[in-house]
Amino acid sequence: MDATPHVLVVDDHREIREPLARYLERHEVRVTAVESAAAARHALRAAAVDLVVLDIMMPGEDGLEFCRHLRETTRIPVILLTAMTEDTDRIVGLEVGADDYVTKPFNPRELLARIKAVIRRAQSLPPEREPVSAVMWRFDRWSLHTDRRELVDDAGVVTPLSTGEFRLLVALLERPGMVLSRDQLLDLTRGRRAAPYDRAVDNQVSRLRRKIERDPGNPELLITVWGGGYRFTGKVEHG
Amino acid sequence: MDATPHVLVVDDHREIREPLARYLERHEVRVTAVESAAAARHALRAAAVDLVVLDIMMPGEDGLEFCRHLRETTRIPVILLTAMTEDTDRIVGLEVGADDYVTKPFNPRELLARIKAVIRRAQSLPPEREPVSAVMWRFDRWSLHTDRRELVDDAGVVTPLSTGEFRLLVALLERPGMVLSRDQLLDLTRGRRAAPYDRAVDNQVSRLRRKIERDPGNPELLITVWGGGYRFTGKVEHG
DNA sequence: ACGGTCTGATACATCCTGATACAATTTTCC
DNA sequence: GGAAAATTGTATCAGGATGTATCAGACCGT
Repeated sequence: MDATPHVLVVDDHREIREPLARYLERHEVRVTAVESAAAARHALRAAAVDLVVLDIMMPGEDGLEFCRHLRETTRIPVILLTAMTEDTDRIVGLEVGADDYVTKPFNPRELLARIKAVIRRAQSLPPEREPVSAVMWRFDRWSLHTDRRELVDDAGVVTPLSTGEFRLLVALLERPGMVLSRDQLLDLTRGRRAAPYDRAVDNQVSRLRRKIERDPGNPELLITVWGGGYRFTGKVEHG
Repeated sequence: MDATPHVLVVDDHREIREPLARYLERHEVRVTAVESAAAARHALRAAAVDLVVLDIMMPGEDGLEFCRHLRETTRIPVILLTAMTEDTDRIVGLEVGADDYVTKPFNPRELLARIKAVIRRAQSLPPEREPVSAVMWRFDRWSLHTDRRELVDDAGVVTPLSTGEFRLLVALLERPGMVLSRDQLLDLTRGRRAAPYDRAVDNQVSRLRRKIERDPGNPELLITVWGGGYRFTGKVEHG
């Protein structure tokens, strides 16, 4: 993890979710807390989550079900919260692919320790390729090859992208038309939170524009929303 | 949300609606309170509402019916107020697409907490684009290209618009002929409430006139309604 | 006509963004 | 390892966008 880890807490009980979120926030963890699997799906699309803490018992879509879904579509580590202490539950949880589990009532310190442990472990893992992300994006006159991190224009001319430029572009392409704040973009590209007067995103935007825009002085793809952030306009295809 | 969230409260009981509105107002929430679904439809057209708090039991059009309508035509989050505590009601509410529900009698603090939670979640949400917004507007001798935020006249001359001018113009074009107060316009363009002696809108109107009117001194499109606000006259097409 | 209120225009202060230069950091290549 | 190159973050300045203050003139009810 570049900076502080970003943890998504999914629990339908507010009296558990919110104190836990506050506790983690106080200990160098960025937290997004939601109360349902449906909300968790949304949050995962809008932020760069490093780990999910998931209550196993929830109304609506079941925690285990959601955990299975996570495993099928992403490689984000999962820690399960389980109310019961029966072995059956533990076993089922780990079969579904969870990285760890904690039984309720739990000690927040212990959970924090496990979060750090799981993240540390996930970090030292082999860098498999993303299972979900598309191989290629198309927009304007460009094709973006995610495997090579290269832009290719209509004529076949290749423009290499740096890591930061690539992440920024992908974050934008995945959310066309949506206004993204500097804070969101920093989260999505660097996994950290914006400091006051943080101009890192502005700078990266400027650099990316120089590569993708016909006239970087009058951008047509990567548009500034004054006081709001940036947004990507233009038709985006991928496949 | 740029500034404070704007919540539309829909409840036919004044003794619930008005104290709730006052409570929310005291806690950094802009509130519009109405007593029927019909009034709510009207309010939604005149203001930039971020969330709807909706009583499920109302005479006339039913709350659930209205909730369904909201889901079909907008993406505004909804929190239902329900008098009963029976599970059937809760389930039906969430099936209709509500984001949360609160049972009466409710604690205003709790409702406020849920409002904030739902808005926070909705904010970090989807890449979908606005369902209403057209690609192009036409009025007078102008074409407004919403994707590029540019005005193009008959001769093809391009006039760029700033973010504020663009939002003001769109707010007006979406409500042709309707008188919009400064407060409404500020809500629609900046998502905030007018301070006493707030002349920000006047100023933005003045700037927009300089760009769209043939003779900004004698405006023909963006008309002043003395003591009322502004309104856009003239035929508007979009598609 | 008269005074208070509202609006238009201008000027200016403040905030936000783009660009550049340079420092810090990471990566690459010996 | 360590130096060179590339990448990224920070500082700074300039220009643009927006909000506030002010004054003059328009509008309204009396």
